[in-house]
Amino acid sequence: MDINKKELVETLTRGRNSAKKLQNLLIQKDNVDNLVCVDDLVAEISQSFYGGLLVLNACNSGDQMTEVHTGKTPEPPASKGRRGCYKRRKTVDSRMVVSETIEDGYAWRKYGQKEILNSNFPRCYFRCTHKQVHGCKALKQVQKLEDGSNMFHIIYFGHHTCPPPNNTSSQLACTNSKSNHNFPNSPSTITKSHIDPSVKQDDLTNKMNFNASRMMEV
DNA sequence: TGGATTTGACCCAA
DNA sequence: TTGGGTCAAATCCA
Repeated sequence: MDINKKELVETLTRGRNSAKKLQNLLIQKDNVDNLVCVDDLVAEISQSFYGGLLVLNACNSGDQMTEVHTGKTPEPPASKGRRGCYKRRKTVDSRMVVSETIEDGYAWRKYGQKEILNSNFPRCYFRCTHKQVHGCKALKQVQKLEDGSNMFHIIYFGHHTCPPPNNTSSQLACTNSKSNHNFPNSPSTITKSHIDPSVKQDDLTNKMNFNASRMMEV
């Protein structure tokens, strides 16, 4: 089974690379009429392959989540002199994760959300809640996969310098309520309401068993 | 009232 | 020029 999986991964990888090559070739063409549709299609194929690969990697890991280390070195923090003045963070010291849930036990504070081009789902930006207290520089990007798998593509930047969550059970307990002060390490974590504004805060009880697959759905 | 979220504006890199 | 990442004022909520 492992061999088949490996072959599948290789096949998908070739498909994704081919789609990218085709996309590059199409861009060089002057025929603009069909370029848009074909280009969109190729981009969709490429994204589907990519999502499939991520899911497969998640299965291969034997865990709910999988991590892909980029192996790049950290970058100095951006200067924040005034609003919007920053150095764009590149894929430095990042870990890519695909998971059915966006929760990881840490306390995250949402600081932005953007509509991404050619993507049906917005990308949400989170930083560690303890940034002020512990100077924790951990960042997190969350975006739903577009392959219909109801999984989430999560990218972590940097590492937590704040105390880690106590244990799994406490993670679950505190994960679903931002007002749970019994767990100082995790005063708030990501909930559906972070991404779906239609969810009200008084629905915290439902968050205990909150299914992340419904998140980001409009 | 204080902390968290929303959202439009701003700026940088490609 | 534009998409993406971040800021910060406004707003929400316990």
